[in-house]
Amino acid sequence: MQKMQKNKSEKYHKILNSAGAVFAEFGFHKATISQIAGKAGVADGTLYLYFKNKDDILYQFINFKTQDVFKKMNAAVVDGRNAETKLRNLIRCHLQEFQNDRNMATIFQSEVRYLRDIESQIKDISKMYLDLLSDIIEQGQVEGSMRQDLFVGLVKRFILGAVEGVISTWVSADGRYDLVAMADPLVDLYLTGVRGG
Amino acid sequence: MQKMQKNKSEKYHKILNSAGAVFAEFGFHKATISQIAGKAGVADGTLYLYFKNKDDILYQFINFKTQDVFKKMNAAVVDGRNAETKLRNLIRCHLQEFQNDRNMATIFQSEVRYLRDIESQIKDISKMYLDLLSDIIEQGQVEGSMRQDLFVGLVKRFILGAVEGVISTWVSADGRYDLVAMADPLVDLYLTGVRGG
DNA sequence: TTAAATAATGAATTAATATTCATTCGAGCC
DNA sequence: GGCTCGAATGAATATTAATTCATTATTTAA
Repeated sequence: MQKMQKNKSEKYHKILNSAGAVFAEFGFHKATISQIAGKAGVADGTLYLYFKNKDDILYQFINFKTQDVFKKMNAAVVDGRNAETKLRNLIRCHLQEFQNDRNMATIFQSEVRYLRDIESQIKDISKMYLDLLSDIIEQGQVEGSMRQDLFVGLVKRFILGAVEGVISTWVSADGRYDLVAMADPLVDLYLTGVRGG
Repeated sequence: MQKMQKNKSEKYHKILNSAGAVFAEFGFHKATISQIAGKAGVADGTLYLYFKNKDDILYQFINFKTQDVFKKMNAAVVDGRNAETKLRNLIRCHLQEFQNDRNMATIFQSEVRYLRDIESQIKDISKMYLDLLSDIIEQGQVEGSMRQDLFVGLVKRFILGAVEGVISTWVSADGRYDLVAMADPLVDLYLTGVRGG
């Protein structure tokens, strides 16, 4: 019973990981069930014991990764004393997690828009992230470390967009450099901009 | 001859526009040839007189739009006296063009990564843009209006990523607000950041 | 006016793969 | 050893839509 449970769970994750690798390499649409099954070392039909269909595999993959990453991001933010530290922690965590899991990075990068269409549950995949940012910015304004005249709705998109852009470039470069090293320079740009002191 | 030429050209563009609308609404993969043909008021087979295949339709769409937009962006940059003005013009032009053509915005947004896989000619679709930004930043450094210690490779991704993020949000909101109005606050963020003076 | 050339049609074909399900496997139990 | 039942298999089937091409319509030119 426990053993079966464990095996089932193991196979589920085996398939999910294989799917991640195949989706990342070929893209969701060009990836085939046979490729995923092959990589996971099971028969094609077996996938349908664990997942409703091909879409569901992608959905579960994103869902699983998202929850995992958000847990870590939240923890990173809570750790920070003030708004600036929180922002720095968030960005570093974001880059760290995506660097640790390039398949995830690639898939988030390219397939999220497809998911949006089929699964409204994931529609606001970046909502939590943006909310985290809102809180940080508002705290920064209270603390006086951030300008009062900021349009928070714009600033949070500005911040998230820039991180995603940086990750996107890193993915395109096949992850050949250290992504996390970009964290501090990036936050520095957020805070003080490109204009000189 | 001229008439035939003109008709052919007209039908070509009719199909391209219809394809743009259908791709934007359903996404490239869910869009069908029949939908595009229907919207263009021609038979399915007719598309194959003007395009090699479905991929080619997307390819030509992006190609056409890209050339058009880059021409305008270049002109906008040339108009600027100094680096800051050039940057401001570029961002405003970018937002303006995407606001004017939401189908294009949506497609760029979601299908460019797919194109990367199939057509290396468009692989560096953002290359020209990033080069424009490099030039602007370097000029800004020479002029003394931008910091010397900037990592240009990061800054340009930072800027492009943020604009794309802002456009992405606007697309998700079905273009319900004025995108161009974001230009100045956005450039302001690039230049002076979120930290107070 | 009519014959050639060109353009357009859309039903039939092809191709690719997601999904099903009748069958087989194998672990635990009597 | 044989029995039971959930798990796994993978060949066969179903589906979906891109692409083709024999046929028809339209335009051009003599």
